[in-house]
Amino acid sequence: MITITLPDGKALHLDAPMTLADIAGKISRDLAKKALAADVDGVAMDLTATLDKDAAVRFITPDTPEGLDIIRHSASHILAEAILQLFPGTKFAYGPAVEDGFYYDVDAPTVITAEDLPKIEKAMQKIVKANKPFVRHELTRAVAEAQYKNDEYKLDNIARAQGDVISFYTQGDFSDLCRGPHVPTAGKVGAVKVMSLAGAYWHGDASQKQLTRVYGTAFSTKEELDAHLKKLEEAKRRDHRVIGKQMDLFSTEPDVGPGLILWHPNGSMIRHEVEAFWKEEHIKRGYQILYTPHIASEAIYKRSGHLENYGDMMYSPMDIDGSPYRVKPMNCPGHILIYNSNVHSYRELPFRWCELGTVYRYEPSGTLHGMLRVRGFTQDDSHIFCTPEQVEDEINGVLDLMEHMMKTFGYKYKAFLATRPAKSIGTDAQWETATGALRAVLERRGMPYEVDEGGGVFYGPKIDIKLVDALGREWQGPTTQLDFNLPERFNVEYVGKDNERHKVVMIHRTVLGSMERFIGGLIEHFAGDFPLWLAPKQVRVLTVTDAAIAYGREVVEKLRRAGLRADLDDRGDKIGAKIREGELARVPVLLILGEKEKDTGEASVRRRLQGDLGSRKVDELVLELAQEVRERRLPNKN
RNA sequence: GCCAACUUGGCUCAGUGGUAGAGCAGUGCUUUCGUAAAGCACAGGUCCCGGGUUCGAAUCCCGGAGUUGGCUCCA
Repeated sequence: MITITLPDGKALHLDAPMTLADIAGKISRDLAKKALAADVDGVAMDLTATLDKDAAVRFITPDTPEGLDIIRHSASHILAEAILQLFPGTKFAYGPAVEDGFYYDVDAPTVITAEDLPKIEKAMQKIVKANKPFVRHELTRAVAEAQYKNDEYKLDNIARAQGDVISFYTQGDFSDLCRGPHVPTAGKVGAVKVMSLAGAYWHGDASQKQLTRVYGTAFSTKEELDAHLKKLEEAKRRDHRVIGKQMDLFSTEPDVGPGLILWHPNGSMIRHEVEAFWKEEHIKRGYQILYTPHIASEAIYKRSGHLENYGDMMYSPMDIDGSPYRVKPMNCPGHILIYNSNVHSYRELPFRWCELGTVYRYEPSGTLHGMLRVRGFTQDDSHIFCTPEQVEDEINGVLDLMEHMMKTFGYKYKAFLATRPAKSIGTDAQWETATGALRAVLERRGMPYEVDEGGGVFYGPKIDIKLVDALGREWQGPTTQLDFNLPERFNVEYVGKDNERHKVVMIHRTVLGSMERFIGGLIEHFAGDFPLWLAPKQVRVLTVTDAAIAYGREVVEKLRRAGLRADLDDRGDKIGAKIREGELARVPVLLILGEKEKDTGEASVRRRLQGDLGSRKVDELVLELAQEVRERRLPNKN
């Protein structure tokens, strides 16, 4: 509810959003215009546009997501005006509001560089300050086409617009084809910031011309903008690449090659714990663990169709005794050959076979990103071979396992049901039953999901889980896919009750995605403060003076015997310095030992994110910590 | 792969044409101290690589590699 005091002193109460029709019943149109003209806090947007005609007037406040979008979309027009001032002759392709701001794709006569960004930002601020109105006008298609005959982008946009009348918005010297709505005047865009430059293809098509994309963000107030920038700063501190260096978790080395992760001892320990948990949980759920070779004769990838369909992402063949071999890009063919090494009865199914399978794929150099997008990665892969009747239960089991994993790690995720793509194999009936089965399970479990229309793989539909990184970017993580292709190509069959051979249904799935991406995400999720069971170093024992060293060794020994990863800091530094180092290394438990503790068999406990917790009997503490690890407890606070 | 930027000791970063710098980390010595940095000293660099311009290049130009932000594509 917004209350506006009108120029005549009356109060006008508005619910947002609201249409002209709504107002019409309450006040005169003339009065409405006055209300809108009055610069009342909370009054929104697109006023000039709609009062000229009889379309709906919408009152949208800046503190709603819709209002923020309008502010940002208007800011993109202001960005365009600023660029036009500084780079006359620039053509403008497309400039929408996005998640955290807005951008404009431009085709400038000279290259826009990072050094230009502050200038552009200044120009934008000037435009905002000038507070000129956004004015809507309409042209017929023919007039619009004539007016923009030299601008291929606008012509294209006009061609894509619907109807015979095309709306334009003008503020200052800049006019742009646009559906609106916009803020009434540029001043309503309170605070703008030009963020960065990037390349982007026209229509997102790599074969089209590459445009310059200028990113910015806008908020209705400077305070909100500052808060947003601060959040970005904090996100940078969570970046797994930054923490990975601080905690000495992993690296890539140019001499090894880009996108190939070297797991340092600390990172390897985290991975070891994740893998141990993963194996334990799989065995509990009736899975069997497989190992298959890292290279294989090319013949298998011809048969699987990978060479044909994924040839671009496979590494070049190597010659072994005159035959071409390939590094494996997928684990499935190996698993299938294991299946096919025997005749199987329906009585044996389902087989739940899993492998922590390392695969290598050629990912374009520009797409590599820390541990989240790499060229060699270990999938927590599994292939379930089952009968059609078993599909739903098996999918359900997979989702159950996946949810259990995510819960254990305290991870939030988003589920997507990806349906049949344009290029695909299989019959309509096959796709319908398969997609239906996936949907049914999602609904049976009450899992929220979005539909990714046409996002399936050519061989079947899938359920994708996306992990979110510190900056809110989504990364494809766990996936469950039905496959109509490989059972055909490899003749993967079982003998049914009827003594006839039937094709198995094959489910590909991961519940973490890959070790690299999952652990990279985990680093950001915990900001390096891992739960005790995952922490590479769990306990560090710090001596106050040399007199406590012998006792310290004893305590470390006790911790280690209880299975805890403990070490001793017995250097001659002051205790404050040792604590500082332990905290910076993000060791979850620091035990401080001095004369006092030595005599009583205690330790002064300091826990990460909690601080000094006072003294405890060492024997009790060791049991408690071991228990916390066994339960894979999440930290209290995160 | 495409567009743009960046690359200086282990790390974070100064240094814009005239003999390579700081802090932290490391090593040695001193210090034995109670909850986030003790002191002194020492050591450490093909300024990413290759070519060019120049009397002279970390610095300017060209090519390559790697990284970063996006695009396209993907676990």
